[in-house]
Amino acid sequence: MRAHYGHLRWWPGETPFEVCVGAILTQNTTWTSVERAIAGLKQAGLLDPRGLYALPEAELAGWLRPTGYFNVKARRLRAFLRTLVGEFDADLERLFAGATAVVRARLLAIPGIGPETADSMLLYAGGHGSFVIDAYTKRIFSRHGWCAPDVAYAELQQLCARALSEMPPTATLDYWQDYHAQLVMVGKDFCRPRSPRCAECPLRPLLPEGPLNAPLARHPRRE
DNA sequence: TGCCAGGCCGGGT
DNA sequence: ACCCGGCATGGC
Repeated sequence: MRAHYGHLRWWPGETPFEVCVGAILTQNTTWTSVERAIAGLKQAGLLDPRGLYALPEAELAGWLRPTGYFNVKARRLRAFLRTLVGEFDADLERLFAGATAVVRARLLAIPGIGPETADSMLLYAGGHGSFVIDAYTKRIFSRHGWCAPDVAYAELQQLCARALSEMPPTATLDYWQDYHAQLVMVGKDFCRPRSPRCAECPLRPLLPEGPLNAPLARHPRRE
């Protein structure tokens, strides 16, 4: 994937806080829509924890309109901000301080933050090696027969994490961040649900046998 | 034109 | 423990 895309410096977002906001807003939504909403907030000088939390929910929802589900996302974003401001003095470094599993559990306890959103924040804003499993990751792996199409989040995450940690040079934060970024690119360009372009996919040489599936049960190559 | 996008939650079996 | 509908705008 790197041979195809180069080393990606990826998560769009200029600050860790932007990354966290983006992680919530991009739930089941295209990133271009999220960019518009974030640009508007930034333009208005509202893109900081206390400023954003000071907005009434209905007003916040107005800014989030382009991202879809704006009422839901306003509520979820405010739940995150309530924790960040109220428990961690609006300081992301405090929120992310500590063991990965502990921080992750704290994030998951916030209503509206599920496993993918939590892992995105941990990996791209918090400096934690917590692998993100998204729709692309699942589709790419299941189409290669490396996991079942309905694999559980935690199971695929463990598979990915094991593959990285077993090769020491790749077990770095930078590599983990890049790995997920590469999968998203491959997913967008070659592994769409309707019209996959498998013949041109950079992962093509890995078919039919992947490097990850050797010790594992083979799965039928189907979604 | 209809279908989909880097999910998550709550209520029902 | 699963299964499913709801949430909503923008883009191809």
